[in-house]
Amino acid sequence: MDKDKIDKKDHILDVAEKIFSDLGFDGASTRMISSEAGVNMAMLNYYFGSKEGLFLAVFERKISSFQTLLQNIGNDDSKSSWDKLDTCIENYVDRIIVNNCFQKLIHREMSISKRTDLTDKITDILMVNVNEIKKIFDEGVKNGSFNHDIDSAMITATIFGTKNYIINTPNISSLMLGHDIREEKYLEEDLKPRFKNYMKRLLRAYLLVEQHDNTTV
Amino acid sequence: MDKDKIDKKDHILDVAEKIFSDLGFDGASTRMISSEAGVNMAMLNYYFGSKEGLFLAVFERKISSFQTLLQNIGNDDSKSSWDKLDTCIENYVDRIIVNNCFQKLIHREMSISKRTDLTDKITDILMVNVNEIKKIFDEGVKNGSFNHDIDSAMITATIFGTKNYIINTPNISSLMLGHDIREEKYLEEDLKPRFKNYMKRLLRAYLLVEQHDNTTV
DNA sequence: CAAAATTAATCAAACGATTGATTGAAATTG
DNA sequence: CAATTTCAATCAATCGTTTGATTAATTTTG
Repeated sequence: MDKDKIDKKDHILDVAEKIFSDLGFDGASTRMISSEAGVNMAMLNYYFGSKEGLFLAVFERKISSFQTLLQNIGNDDSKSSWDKLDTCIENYVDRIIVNNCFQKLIHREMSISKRTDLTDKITDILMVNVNEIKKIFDEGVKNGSFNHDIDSAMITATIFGTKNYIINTPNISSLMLGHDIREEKYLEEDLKPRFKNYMKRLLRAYLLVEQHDNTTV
Repeated sequence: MDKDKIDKKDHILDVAEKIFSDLGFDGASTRMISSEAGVNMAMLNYYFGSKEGLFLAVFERKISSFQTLLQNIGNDDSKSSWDKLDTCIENYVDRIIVNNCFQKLIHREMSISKRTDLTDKITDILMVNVNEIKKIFDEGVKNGSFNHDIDSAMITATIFGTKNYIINTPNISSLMLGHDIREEKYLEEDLKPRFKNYMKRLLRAYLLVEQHDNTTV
C-alpha cells in the first residue's frame, strides 16, 4: 500500500537521522542503517538513490517543519521588541531541544570543508533563524528598546553558540551541569526552563546595560 | 639524523591535523594523509601504530601548550576576580584563534557518539579549560565580586559556545559578521579584539546585574 | 682502521575487510 | 497477469594494515 510505503520510508529516515547524527556521514554505513531499520540494503538505493540521497532526504523532511514557525514572530507588530525576543527564545528552545540529534548532525556536517553544495543548502536554512533574531535586535536598537551600541551579530552568535555547545558536546556539558543531558526527563523538565531563564536574563543584562566602561579593553 | 626524524614526524602531524580538521576522522584516509605529507603509507603505522594512534598523536602534541598557560591564572592570588576573568578571556581568545582548525577538529569528534575511549581523553583535556573558568566564577561569587545568583555553568557554556559557533561554522558566522572569517588578517585585526571586547562587556553586564526580575519566565 | 653485524628507515606490493552500489530472480501487490 | 517491491548475491573500489625486501646509518668486532 501507499501508506505502508510512506511509513517504511519514514521509518528508514528516522533510523538514518539517528545513525547519521551519532556517527557522522562518513562514519555511518548503509549496511548499519538498513539492518537497524530492518530493511534490505538495496532498499536504501531503491528508495533514495544513494547514500547521499538518503542523507539529503533526512534534511528535506525537516526543512518544512523548520521554516513554518519562523516568520510568524517578527511580523507581529503588536509586540514590543522585548516580547518578540522572549517569544523567539521560547519557541526556538522548544523546537531545538526536541530535534537535538538533528541539530548535532547539521552542525557537524557544517564544520566539514568538503560537500559544499550541501553546505550551502544547510547555510540557507540556518540563516533564516539567524536573520530572524538579528532583525529583532536591530529593530529594538532603532526604536530605543535596546542599548544603541550592542553587537547584534555577536549576541546572536551567543544565543546559537550556547545552545549548540550544550547539545553538541553532551560529554562536556553533562559534566558542567552535573547531570546527563541525554536523559530525556532532565532535558525537558530542568535544562529547558533553566536555559530559557538564563538566556533571557543574560540578554536583559546585556541589552539594558547603561554605563559601559571600555577602559578594561 | 634525529632532528630530521622529528621534523618529519612533525610534518606528518601538521598534515594530519589539517586533513583531519577538514574531513573529520572518518572522512580522512591514511592514503590521503601520507601522499599529502610526501611519505610512504606504511610510515604512518611505523611511526604512530595506527590511524587512531596518529589521530591521538595530533592531540598529544597540542595538549602541553594548552595546559601550561591555564594554571598560572587561577593561582595568582594578587589578582581580583575581575582581573582573572579578563586575563583568562584574553589568553584564551589569543590561543584559540591561532589553533582554530584544531578547535574545529576537537569539537567535531566530540559530537560523535562512538569512539568513547578517545572521546573520554578529549573530554579530560577540555574540562581543564572549563573548570578553570568555572572556578573563577565560583570564587568571584564567594568573595562578593560577582552577583550571587549567576548560573556559572551556563555562562561558561556561553563563553566556549560563542567562540565555537564562530570558529566551527565559518559559513554562517561569515555571513553574520559581514566578512569571511577565514581571512587571516580579518581574524587577527578585527574579530579578535571585537570578540574580546564583546565578551568582557557581556560578562560585566551579566555578573553585575542588580535587579533581576524573574517575572518574565 | 676496516670488515662484519646490527639497527633504523623507507618502500612497493598485497592483505583481508568493508564500503556504496548493482544485479537478476523471487515475492508481493493490485 | 503485469507492475511493484523485496531480497540474496555480487560488484568494483577503497579502507586501514601488514608484509618482506631494500637502503642507509650505527655499532661491534677482529
